Amino acid sequence: MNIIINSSSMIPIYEQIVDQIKGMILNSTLKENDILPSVRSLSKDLKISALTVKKAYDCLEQEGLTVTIHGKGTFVAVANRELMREEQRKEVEADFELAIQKGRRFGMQEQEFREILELILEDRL
Amino acid sequence: MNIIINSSSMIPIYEQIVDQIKGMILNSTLKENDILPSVRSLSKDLKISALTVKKAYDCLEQEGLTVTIHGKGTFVAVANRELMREEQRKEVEADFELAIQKGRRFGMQEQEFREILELILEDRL
Amino acid sequence: MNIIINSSSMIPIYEQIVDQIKGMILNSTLKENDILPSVRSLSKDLKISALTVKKAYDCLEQEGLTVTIHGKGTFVAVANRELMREEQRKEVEADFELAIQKGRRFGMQEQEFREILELILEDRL
Amino acid sequence: MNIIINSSSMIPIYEQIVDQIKGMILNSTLKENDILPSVRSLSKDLKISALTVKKAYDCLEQEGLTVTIHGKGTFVAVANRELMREEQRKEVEADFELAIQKGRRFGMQEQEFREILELILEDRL
DNA sequence: GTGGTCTAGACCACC
DNA sequence: GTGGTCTAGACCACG
Repeated sequence: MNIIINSSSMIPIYEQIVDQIKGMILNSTLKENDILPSVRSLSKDLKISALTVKKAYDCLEQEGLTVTIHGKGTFVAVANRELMREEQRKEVEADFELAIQKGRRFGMQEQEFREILELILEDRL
Repeated sequence: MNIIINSSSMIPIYEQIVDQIKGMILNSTLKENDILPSVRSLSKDLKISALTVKKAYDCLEQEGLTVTIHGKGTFVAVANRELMREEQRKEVEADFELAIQKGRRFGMQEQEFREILELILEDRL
Repeated sequence: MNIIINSSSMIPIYEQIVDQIKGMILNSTLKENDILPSVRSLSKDLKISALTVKKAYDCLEQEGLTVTIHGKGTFVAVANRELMREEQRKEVEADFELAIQKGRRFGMQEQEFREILELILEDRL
Repeated sequence: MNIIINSSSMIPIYEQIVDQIKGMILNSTLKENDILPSVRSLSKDLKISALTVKKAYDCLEQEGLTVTIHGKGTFVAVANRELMREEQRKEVEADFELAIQKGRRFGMQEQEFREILELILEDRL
C-alpha cells in the first residue's frame, strides 16, 4: 500500500490516509471489490496507531466507498466514480475559492494568484 | 463593530475575529490609531467570552497590527505596509499549498489546478 | 515641574512620576518643606489624569517622603537623605543583579555585560 | 519537572514557567526532542490551572523553542542557536535598559552604573 | 472605565 | 491519553 504520511503536516493523519485511498480508488489503483490492507498491517506499515487507521477506514465506509465484512476485511465498494470525481473536484474548488477570497480581501489581483499557483506547482518539479 | 461569528464553523471564534479585523484594517474600515472596541464590550456584543476576544486581540498585537495601552485600550498600529503585504502573501500561498496538496492526494494533475483557478477567477468577472 | 512622561514605556506613569520626584528630592532640586505642584496643576501640565498624579503623591507620602496638609498642599518631608540614597541604590543594584543572573543563565561572560552597558549609555549621548 | 512557582510574585505564573523552561533548554536539562510534561499533568503538579500552563507552552512555541504535535505532546524544538542567542541578548539588553532608566530617574550618572556593574561582577569572582 | 491574569470545568479533535 | 478551544466569573493594576 503506497501511502505517504507527513506527520508534521497540519492535516490529520487519518485524513491523509482517507484522501490517498480515495485517490487510488478513483484512478483505479484500487478496483471494486479489492481488499484493503488490514488495520493492523497498515498501522504497522505506516508506523502509526491502529486507531488512526481505523478512523480512516471508518470515514471511507461512512462515505460509502468501502464495505467492511466482519472477520473478512475491508473492500472497495461498487462506487459511482463519476459522482466521486465530482465531489472531490468540488472540495478542491472550495478550498481554492476560500484562498482566493482571502487574497481578494488583501487586495490581490488575478495575475498574482496565477503566479502563486505556478510557484507552488514548480516547487514539485 | 461589524463582526460576524459562526460558532458552528470549524474555524475557532478567536481566529474569525482576527481575520475580520485584519480585513477591516486592510480595507481601511479601521484606520491607524483607531481604537478597537474594548475586550469586554466586544465580548458582550458578540455574546462570547471576554477571554476569546482577548485571545483574538493578543494575536493581532503579536502580528504587530495593533498596540495595546494598559488601562486605555487597543489601537490600530501604524502599519509597516511592506511587511504586512509580505505576510498576507505568505498566508494566501499557504492556503493554495494546502488546496493543491489535497488535489494531489486525489490524483489531480497540474493542468487541472490551472483550470480550477481560471474558472474561479472568471466567475467574478 | 520638570517631569518627563513616556506613555509608551512599560513603566506605569505614576511610577515614573514617583521616581523622578524622588530623584529631585535627593539631588536637592526639591528641598525640605518645598511645596509640590497641586495634583490638578501637575495633571494639566503633563496632560494626564489627575487620578494618576494622585496615586503618585500617595506613594510618596506612604514612603514618608512627603506630607500632605489638607487644604494646603503636599510638601517635601524632613527626610533622611542618606537612607533614601542607599535604598535607591539598592533598588537599581537589584535590577542589575537580576539582569546579570538571567544573562549568566544564558551563558554570557563578563565582558558582554560591559558591552551592553556601554551600548545603552551611548544611545543617550 | 522541577519548576517552582511563586504565586505572590508580581511576575505572572505563565511567565515564570516560560523562563524556567527556557533555562532548562539552555543549560541542556531539556534536550532537543525531549517531551515536556503534558499540560494537564504539569497543571496538576503545580496545582495551577491547565490554561495557565497552556499559555506558557504557547509562548514557548511562539518563540520557536518547542513544537507541539496534536494528540502527542509538546517537544523541545531543534533549536536555531544563532537566533536564540540573538533573542537572549535582546532580553538582557532590555532588562539593563529598564534598570538604567530607573537609575536615571533617580539622578544617577553614567559612572555610577559602571561601578554597580563591576561590583556585581566582582561579587561572583 | 480599561487591559492582564487566573480559575475550574467543559467539549472537541486527534492519536 | 494528548492538545485546542471556550465559558463565566473572579481579582488585580492602571488611568
